[in-house]
Amino acid sequence: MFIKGNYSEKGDEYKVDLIEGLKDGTITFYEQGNFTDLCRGPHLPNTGYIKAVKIMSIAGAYWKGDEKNKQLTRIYGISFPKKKLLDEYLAMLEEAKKRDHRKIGKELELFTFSSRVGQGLPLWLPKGAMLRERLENFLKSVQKKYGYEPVITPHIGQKELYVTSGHYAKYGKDSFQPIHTPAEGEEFLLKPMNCPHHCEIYKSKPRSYKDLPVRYAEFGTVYRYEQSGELHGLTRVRGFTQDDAHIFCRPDQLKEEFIKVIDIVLYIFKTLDFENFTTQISLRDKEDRSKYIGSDENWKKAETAIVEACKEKGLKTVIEYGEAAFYGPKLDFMVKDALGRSWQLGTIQVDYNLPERFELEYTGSDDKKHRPVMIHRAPFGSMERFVAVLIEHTAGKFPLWLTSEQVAILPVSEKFNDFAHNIKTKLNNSDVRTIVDDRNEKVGKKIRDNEMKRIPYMIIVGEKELESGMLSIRKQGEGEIGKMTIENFAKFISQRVAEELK
RNA sequence: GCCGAUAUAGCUCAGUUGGCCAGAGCAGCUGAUUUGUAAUCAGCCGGUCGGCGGUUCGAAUCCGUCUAUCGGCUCCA
Repeated sequence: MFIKGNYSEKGDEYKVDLIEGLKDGTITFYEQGNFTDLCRGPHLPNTGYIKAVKIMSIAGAYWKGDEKNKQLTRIYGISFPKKKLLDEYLAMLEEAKKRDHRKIGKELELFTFSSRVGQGLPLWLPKGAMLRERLENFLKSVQKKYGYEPVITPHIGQKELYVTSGHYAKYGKDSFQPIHTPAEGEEFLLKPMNCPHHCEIYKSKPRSYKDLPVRYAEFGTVYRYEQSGELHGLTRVRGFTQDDAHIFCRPDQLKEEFIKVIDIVLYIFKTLDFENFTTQISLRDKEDRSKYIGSDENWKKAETAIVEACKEKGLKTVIEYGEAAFYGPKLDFMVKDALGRSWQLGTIQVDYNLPERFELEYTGSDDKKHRPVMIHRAPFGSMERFVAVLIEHTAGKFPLWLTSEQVAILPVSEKFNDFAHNIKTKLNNSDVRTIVDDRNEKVGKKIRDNEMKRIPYMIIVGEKELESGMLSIRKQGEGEIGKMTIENFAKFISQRVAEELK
């Protein structure tokens, strides 16, 4: 009481608030000279340990992290025991900034934004669109192998559809508002997710237990009115395309289906060299169960299925209580960006809610009606976010199979332009994506420019090559790697691509 | 949405306390050069200084507002 009174006298209402909020009754203090602080600790024994200090930024932060509370100014600083360590850290930050997908996306002309089009609405440029198309084709071929069927649904749906799904009640006010038509009272919504449309496809005909599981996949573009301050490059946008699919299965198939989805995600991550991901299982809050819908029994089944599936696949998971969606538990795959910020990529979610709301059914072997379970899954999360993270992981040096321009041919002078274009035609006919840099520049300049465009291979052609038919090959970032005939080089490239996709 | 900052040519950035026609490098165009493994030279083109409004004899510069971006907070079906 005495201490609290002390802070009250000083008018330090936040310290008073903290003391009042302490549950265990033990209050610890730290002293630094004549400065006394209420703190759980630990503190440094004395400030002499701090040798190198830098203020990094100043920003607003809500008191106790709650949006309803007042906002205070938070000062971010960093300190190291030696100046040298601080300098190294700052240099590392600078390096990380060079990998920022917003910077590389601009440099490599992958995507852009326009304030006229609107905040958070990315415009994919030709090279970015080609990259994305290749990723989509890759995913489509994987999904085909795993028994997914493609579906296509419109970008809007009647408001009623989302009233049925429950999303209108939960997010309607904070979303893009309904689209009106000349017809009185008619309202449509831009789709914020694909599930309701897919549920309607499920309902388009009667289902038997023998038909399940049914797996519907779609690259579905959705629109969500994210808070303006939360938008960030391609990682958080207002219009994006999910590599979405919904699996409708019997309760007894849930675990097996869940494991298959984990397999797909792991295969995709492996192919793209994503090794440093973490996995998180999100379950219900241990105490407050009021915010979740569905029966306790179903939740338990689903949560057990996820935990066991992860165990069987040997995933090192972190379990977070209270992080589940209101309709079911989920498993998320997270990766860090260049600056160490965490982003959720792949997600697998179990849903008992939508089958209920849409009254989805199948006829069981007992000739009675049963309710299927739904799994939402998106290995990339969204094409936008995935491409962003891929850019930062590779610093723009995409795998050979994925990159738009695989080979650049550099004639040493204009005399060899025709020769270069002939090679290009031959390589393109062998499915090697090739360009010719026939600008009137010196070879050194062309090498430099094409290195910076991150083109994996370069071929320098001049008098020697024209006579011998042997091409001088250069690898991005490494330099000359030897001489090859056109035929051998084409084979070399296709072998590399095949290895990457193995 | 909230706190703080920023917005000058296609890109990266200069532009002193308000003061002649707003500058540079790169990119682009034209010409010269005909080039051998990370930048050849010269000339030219290019800007409603983010939009709107205000203060002033005078605004890229000061003020207001809107839009967008950046760093956080909060949020993320």
